Amino acid sequence: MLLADDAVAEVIKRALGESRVFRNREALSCDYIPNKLPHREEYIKRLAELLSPLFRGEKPSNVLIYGLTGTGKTAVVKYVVRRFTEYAKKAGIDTFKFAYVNCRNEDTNYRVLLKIGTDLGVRIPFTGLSVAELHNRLRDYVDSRRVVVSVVLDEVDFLVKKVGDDLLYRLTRINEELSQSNVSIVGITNDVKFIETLDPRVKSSLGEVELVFPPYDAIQLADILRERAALAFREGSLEEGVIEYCASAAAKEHGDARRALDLLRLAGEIAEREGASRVSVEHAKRAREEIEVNAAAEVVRTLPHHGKLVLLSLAAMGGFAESTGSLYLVYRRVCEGLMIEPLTQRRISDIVSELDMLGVLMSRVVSRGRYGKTREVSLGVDPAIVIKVLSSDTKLGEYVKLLKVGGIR
DNA sequence: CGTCCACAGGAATGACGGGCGG
DNA sequence: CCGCCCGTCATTCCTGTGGACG
Repeated sequence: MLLADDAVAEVIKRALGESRVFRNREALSCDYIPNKLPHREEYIKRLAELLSPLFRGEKPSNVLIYGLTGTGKTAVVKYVVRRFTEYAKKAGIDTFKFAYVNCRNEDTNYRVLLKIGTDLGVRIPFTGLSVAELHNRLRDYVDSRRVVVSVVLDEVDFLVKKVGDDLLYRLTRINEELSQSNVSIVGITNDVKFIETLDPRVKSSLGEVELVFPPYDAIQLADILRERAALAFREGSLEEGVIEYCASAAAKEHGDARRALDLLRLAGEIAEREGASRVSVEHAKRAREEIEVNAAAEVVRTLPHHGKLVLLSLAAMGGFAESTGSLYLVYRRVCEGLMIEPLTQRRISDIVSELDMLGVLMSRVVSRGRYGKTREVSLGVDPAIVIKVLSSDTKLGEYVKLLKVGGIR
């Protein structure tokens, strides 16, 4: 009893009390917007210039920002929005207002408009209005205030994929209905192909100005991490090389700063869990492993049924198939063993492509001349992980356990 | 140099389920 | 609540193709 109390007390003390390594863990979260964004000064300046007409009560050009995940798009926009708002408040300027919408969260037309409304301070019931009515109320409100409204649509590709570009079209056209106010749009996306799917009129109007954010390289990532680490960690609690390790690991993953920050935070958490007083490269390596395994396991677990079967087949082949045909053969055997009707080779071909896009396997078309053209397929993760995840699958578990003993040949 | 392998991958079509407007 | 429509998954049928082999 005493022992248990001591253990519990220890945990509570650690949860409540000062961490040995962290000073402010929040600073490593990807929502945190620091006061300095290393290697994005140029973009901050350009965006600020583009939006500067706001201070004169004029409408800025619509801006479309494109860049891969973790390249600082959202951070830069939020930073500029924050600075503009602060300055305006201090100087008593009320010529403009911002609305920020993350279209991944607000994924219907209604919710987007609702979020814009609440950001602007319009009183709107949560439900009960039609989208058209909401649109009208917003327009009337904006028009009666003589303000320029800048609407930031983050991850706008999500909205368009879900409900189409109808709302975008109306937003870009709203100025024609307004007599004394203006609405401008800042769109953020990490999907270039999405732009092509837009209505040409929306495309040209939304993309009046385009900003492209390149990925960070390892050196830049290290700078970012140093900046954040100074806020997040206690002095001297990071060992030499930890930041460099996290930076170079993330640089290999298309320079995603979010990944780099996650890695560093997890390394700190692992160190803390162990009661270490300093975070070592060893901790970072374990963090990386944990992230990789978790991500892979998560993807495998949430795969559709036949996707799992294909992956299982590939794992049973040692993680490599020299042709789609041989993979398909093994897949048929697996289906047979499970008494499942196999899909056609055509469909399996598509499933392989889908798995490729998810990053759990790699496929490349090769031509063997006289011996035909096919695709080489190799597993992107450790076959052992696939086996392990699938043996705890409700439908496949028993079968996979049998496989481990017998194997497929 | 043409052939022909072993598929890739596009198009048309069907089965199914779920959301939405009336 | 019902029917309708749309998106997703899957099949069928098809045309296209890089390069070793004869």
